[in-house]
Amino acid sequence: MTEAVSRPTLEAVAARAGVSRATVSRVVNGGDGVREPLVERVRRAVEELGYVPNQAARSLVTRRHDAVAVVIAEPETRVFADPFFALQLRGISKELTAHDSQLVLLLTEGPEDHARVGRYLAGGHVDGALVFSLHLDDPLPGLIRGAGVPTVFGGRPGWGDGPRGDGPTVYVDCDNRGGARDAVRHLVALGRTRVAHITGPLDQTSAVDRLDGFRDVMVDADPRLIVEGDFTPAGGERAMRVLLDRCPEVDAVFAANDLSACGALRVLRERGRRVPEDVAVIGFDDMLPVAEGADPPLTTVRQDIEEMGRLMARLLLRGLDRRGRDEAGSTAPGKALGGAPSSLVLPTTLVRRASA
Amino acid sequence: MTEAVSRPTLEAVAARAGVSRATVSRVVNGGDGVREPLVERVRRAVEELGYVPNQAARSLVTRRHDAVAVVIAEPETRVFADPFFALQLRGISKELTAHDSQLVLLLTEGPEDHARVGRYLAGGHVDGALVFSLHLDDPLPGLIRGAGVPTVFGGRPGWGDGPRGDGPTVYVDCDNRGGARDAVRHLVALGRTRVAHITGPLDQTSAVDRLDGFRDVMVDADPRLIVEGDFTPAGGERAMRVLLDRCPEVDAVFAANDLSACGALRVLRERGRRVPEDVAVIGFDDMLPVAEGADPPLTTVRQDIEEMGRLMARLLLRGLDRRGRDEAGSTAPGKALGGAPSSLVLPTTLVRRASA
DNA sequence: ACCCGGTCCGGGAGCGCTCTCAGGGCGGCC
DNA sequence: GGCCGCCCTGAGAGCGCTCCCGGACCGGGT
Repeated sequence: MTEAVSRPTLEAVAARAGVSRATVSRVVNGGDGVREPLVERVRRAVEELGYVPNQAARSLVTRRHDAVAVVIAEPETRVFADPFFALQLRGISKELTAHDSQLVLLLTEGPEDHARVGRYLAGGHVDGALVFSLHLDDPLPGLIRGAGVPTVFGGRPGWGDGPRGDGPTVYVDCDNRGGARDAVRHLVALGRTRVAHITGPLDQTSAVDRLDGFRDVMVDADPRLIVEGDFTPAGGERAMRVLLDRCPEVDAVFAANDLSACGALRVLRERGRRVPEDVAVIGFDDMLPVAEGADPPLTTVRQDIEEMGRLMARLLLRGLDRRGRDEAGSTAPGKALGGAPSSLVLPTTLVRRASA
Repeated sequence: MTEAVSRPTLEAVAARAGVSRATVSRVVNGGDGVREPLVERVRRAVEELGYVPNQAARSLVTRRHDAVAVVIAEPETRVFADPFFALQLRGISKELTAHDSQLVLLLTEGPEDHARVGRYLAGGHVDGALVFSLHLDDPLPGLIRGAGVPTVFGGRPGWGDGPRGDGPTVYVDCDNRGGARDAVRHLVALGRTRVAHITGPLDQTSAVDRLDGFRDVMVDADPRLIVEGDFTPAGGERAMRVLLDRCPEVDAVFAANDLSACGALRVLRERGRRVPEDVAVIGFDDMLPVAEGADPPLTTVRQDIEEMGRLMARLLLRGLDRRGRDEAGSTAPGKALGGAPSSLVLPTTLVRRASA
């Protein structure tokens, strides 16, 4: 069994290149202030020995880890089973990789895990955190702010945009409200007059924002045309049934996500309503397998999930850089130059397919 | 900006508790061989100061990291966008958490990333690796074996079960072949005689194994009833069209996964075939939103994805333990006792819904 | 010829932890 | 009562790296 041979150290490389440890270190970390021939010699020695720096030793002194935690608070299975996080992770991973940072994934399974995550973050094992927390009453974000770790949130957190504690809350989200407005406007432009809304769970800001967008357009909507769903197909079915019972003449539905739109679609079919002739349907997310695979294919609001992930990572890394520089040198003006990281809201686009 | 106050060290705790560094260390790491009153004092000091061990310092000397890498080779977007990995990750995460290990996620975006992953793994930053590599020709597994890191694969790797290089290849997979057999037998039991198969991409072992299972039952199947798909709904549609054109009297379809089954369903509906009356359809995976949401709901073969993840992690950790013990003490018989980790193949179950 | 500034390299301390080893205390047994 | 041995604790070295600082060396100005 290939016993892990002790890997070469800086010392070994130094010996082989005939220089000091310090010089090798300099070369490995960029090579500033070392003359070319030496750089070359060291590089070769590194190559020949297959030297890889020991991250633990390095962190011990630099207090940097080149790693960020991604925290996904996931009370319900459902949430995680949709491709949302996968895409987000992809975006994050790409950006982190480009900056030689590692991605440490922390999934929480319930309240008992919160303490664990808090401890880990407070333990200073990572340079920063990217946090996905969906529910308004989630204690996790608070814990994390307490840990004093630079953090960027995925999705607008529940407590609003204002500063709280130290520094502003930084998040990346898509324009849920604007996207919803676009969807509803489209339905109106189609000549629909009885436009209903199947919401998401209203303890999540994304659901609330989409509802607000709906209301922005349907300013005096019949309250009976708004039914709370839960982002699942089953919830969409239930809501659609309620809707049809309450108000059989409904001629359009804006569902807060694609999954519930699918449920609605099924009920409509079952009840003999044609889509889009009798009832037009629009979803949200543009989850491809779902939206494209629906019958009929779903008109929906697209958000660029992967891009959101990428931007979260970028924001965090930029903040870390700034922080590093600030500590080191100039006092104030870094802010004016690099710009303090602030939240980002990405635009959405309406994707027209057959359902509306 | 809450400047990260320098966190308390072992030394500080020792001072506060009025003992030596070594004693605190012992307590923190289990407390064996320290008398109760002292343990208590130290515990209190730890609590009061909010001491968290510095993992970097610890790794530096122990050469353990309490972290494992999860490598997901992901040439195609599609693969990652299905909930498969999400569930797997969940299982892995749970198991690792229970053993106080961290999960470092490495996603590869193409060949240029392979070197990076290889370097990282060889760099000894993690104790082991869990690797998902789907394609037969993927060079990544080779690289990883080269890195000399304990590894467990997700899904049977392409090179078969035999030993290769050092030590046997350890993997966790579901019984693709057996599950396929069950599905096809069910169709036969239903009285269907012209049973077709839409395969997955045949450069993946899971697709090959499912095809083998199909053939096990349909020993002399008309080769025209086997069409290659690609695990996507679109691929399923294409395959189904081919099938109907070639052989209109087909009365059952076993699709290699739920997604392609959905595509097939759509084409069947479009061509006016009733499911299951005219054509029975079975999928594979039991991806809930897809299978349950299909019209009609899909009969399919379930595999416990989360459990597979959990078992991968368990296998790896067990291997690490064993390794640690072997190095430390007794020479050989550890193998007989703990049992060398060997591959695991989980059973599947047929879930009957409406489509067959 | 001397000094001064700048550039480049090496020596050495120390990051926070674990682990070995030696020593102190105490009970048991002759 | 004396001695042996065991259990517990503390001292100290050192993991591999970074970074500060001092020394060597070079060139130009006086």
